[in-house]
Amino acid sequence: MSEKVITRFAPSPTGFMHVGGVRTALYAWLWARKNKGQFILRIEDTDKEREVEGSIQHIEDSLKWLGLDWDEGPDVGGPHASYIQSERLEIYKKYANILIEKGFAYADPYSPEEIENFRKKSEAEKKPFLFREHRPTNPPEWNGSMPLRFKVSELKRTVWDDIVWGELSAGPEALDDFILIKSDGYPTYNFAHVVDDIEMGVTHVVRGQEFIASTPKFLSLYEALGATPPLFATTPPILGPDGKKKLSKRDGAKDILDYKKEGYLSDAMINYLAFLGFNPGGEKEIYTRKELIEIFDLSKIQRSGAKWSDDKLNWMNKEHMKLLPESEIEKNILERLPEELQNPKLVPLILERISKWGDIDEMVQRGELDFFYKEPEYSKEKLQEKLRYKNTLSEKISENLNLAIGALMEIDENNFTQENIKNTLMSIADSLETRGELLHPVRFALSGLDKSPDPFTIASILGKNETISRLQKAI
RNA sequence: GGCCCUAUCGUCUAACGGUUAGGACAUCGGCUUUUCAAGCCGGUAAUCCGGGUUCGAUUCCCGGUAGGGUCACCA
Repeated sequence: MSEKVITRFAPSPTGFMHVGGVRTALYAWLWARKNKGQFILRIEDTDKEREVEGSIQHIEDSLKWLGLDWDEGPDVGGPHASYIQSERLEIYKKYANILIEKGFAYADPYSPEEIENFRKKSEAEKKPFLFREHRPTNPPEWNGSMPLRFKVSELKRTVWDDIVWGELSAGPEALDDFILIKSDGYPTYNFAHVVDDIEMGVTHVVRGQEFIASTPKFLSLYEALGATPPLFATTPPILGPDGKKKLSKRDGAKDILDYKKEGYLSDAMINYLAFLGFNPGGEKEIYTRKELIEIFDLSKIQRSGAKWSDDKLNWMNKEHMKLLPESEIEKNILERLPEELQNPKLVPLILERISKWGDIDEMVQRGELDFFYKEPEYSKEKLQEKLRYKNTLSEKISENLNLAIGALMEIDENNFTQENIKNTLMSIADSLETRGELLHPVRFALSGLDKSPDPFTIASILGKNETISRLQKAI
């Protein structure tokens, strides 16, 4: 038996990847990488009704953005190809025949309507529906046109171990004659994933807690096939804004690639997702991809659900932005800026005002940066109002602005730096009753905005001529 | 309804049965030489309830309450 850890992510191609699915993939990937094992991508497309075109590409794109690389999968192949279930029908048929031979499977002769009636009856009696209570005494031979069902042989209590939840158990009512192969010839999830996990040698299955209830069925199938089941690690749900129900599309569960579009860093997304339902202990929260692999541990996954928080994600994204090399930051910021604002001097100033690259688009849209390349426009009234800082008369401030201009003139054009401007203006401001009566009008004259960066930084970016010209205009 | 599971600040979470129950986000306040942002410092804030076991329960057991999952020819 191989010691090698093999995990898999097995989504069905029914639309975009949401954060819950991504986190499951992340945990499986982290575990494989930590143990220097294999990570498999497998597509579970056995429900042709629900399949959405383009989903496989979308899943691959999402995983690629996040940097969750797979060793075996639909595109790269591998020793157990194909990794798309609809292309593995022969394999499921082979296993189905083994079960039939062993007496663990039989054809289901009932029509969907008959089954529906059984179900309704159980519901009316407030009992769980169990097909095995209607098991036909003389089932016909299976010819592929009827569903093939698993035959539970031993009604017992099932006890198993979950890496996250510890010992779990369920009574015999959790066991039933579930469908292995549907009447359309495709296997059900219950059957196909077990066969594939056996075939592919999967050692650890990471998946959501919605599968706990059916785990006894899976285990009975493993037993019937004489196979050793993998280890299970069950993840808790990611909760929506109400903190109760699972995060759904309606609550704003987004396509993971939307976060890419909004300018989130994939490293931050991974860090955030990993910590939503997992914690290694200790107080460190910002982890690089490499560190995450080192400290990840399936047994430290949380048992209860966690609410999604954009606030924390934004904070974490900013922390990761700060970790980036300067050149990388500059590149990302400049490429979001229109031509007129492609000025490297703006980079630090923008960086401290955003938590993701997409915030830049909004700053630009709101025109918050316009004054850097064109003279601010403001009404006389607004100017008057702004100039009247702490009850100081506007005439007095005009006087102060003149002082500022005079002093700034003295600075050499080549030394018109943020620091020199600051020293110059501050020495004047200190001689006044309040510093604000100089600094505030100067800042407003330069930006024309109620809120803006400090006047020294603005002036140094605008340059000496433009700065003085704007101050004169204000007077 | 049956079965299974969960429960620490508003949120994410830490705490061999012994801690002033810790950290982070958010929030509030202060500082940072005008506003904004960033940064720094500080504050408010939690063991669901009731029983047990124990010298001592956030921690172990039982019950309650609340919440979640599941009971498909979906995964």
